[in-house]
Amino acid sequence: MAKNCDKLNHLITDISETELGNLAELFKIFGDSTRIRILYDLFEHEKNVTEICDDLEMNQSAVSHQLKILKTSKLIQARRDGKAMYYSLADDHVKTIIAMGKEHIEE
Amino acid sequence: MAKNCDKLNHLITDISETELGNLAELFKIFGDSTRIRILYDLFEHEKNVTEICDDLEMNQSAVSHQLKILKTSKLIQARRDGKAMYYSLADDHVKTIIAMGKEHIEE
DNA sequence: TTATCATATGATAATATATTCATATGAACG
DNA sequence: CGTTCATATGAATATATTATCATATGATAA
Repeated sequence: MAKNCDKLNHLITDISETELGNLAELFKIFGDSTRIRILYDLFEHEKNVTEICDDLEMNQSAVSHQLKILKTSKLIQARRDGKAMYYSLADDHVKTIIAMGKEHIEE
Repeated sequence: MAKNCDKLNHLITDISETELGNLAELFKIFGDSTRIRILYDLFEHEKNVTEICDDLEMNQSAVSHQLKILKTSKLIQARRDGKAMYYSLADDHVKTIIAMGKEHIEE
């Protein structure tokens, strides 16, 4: 178990119905293999759409649709460079949330 | 950010395609408001099906269907006491995963 | 300004998912 | 045993989601 995270329990004292709904929405984003593969693909550094498509071996439209969902959820951010759009993780929470999930699975 | 969890990044060095798929499946479970409400309902202590239905104001069948999914995913465990089935969280990861999500949302 | 490359988007079809309803199982108790 | 209470389950419906296809937008360079 995460020794470093023992103190997390104090964070969960009170969660409203609304917050639970928002949490469900957040986790739903991670709950699709295409999206989580995109997020993981961006772990090291930003990438443009073509690179992501190549990495995932998926067609551009499907990837763009999922990129939009990830961006709307503020899990990634976009930057234009000429014709290309570069996407990167919006913050470290993406990594920590995925790490928590990985820890759970591995036990 | 979670100061206590800075060291988590080392956990995410390498994630296989299979693991990413398993992660997506795990997060999908949290990505439904009924299921996350059930999990949160069990934060303090175990409860039987009737209690959960009352708390969520949902009909018994819908709750039982979701309980089954949560149990299959090993996020909760069941114990029989007479006619009643008591459900409880399977481990602390449920709480930490939800706490991570909450932290993300709050910023 | 037209052609081309990169990405986004709308509509559709295919698939998955949640809830409801009806019913089955299973335990306790007279 | 038969009845009642608690829970589980199967089928059907309703809804949501994803990938695909066709096309639009937007940027660049000839």
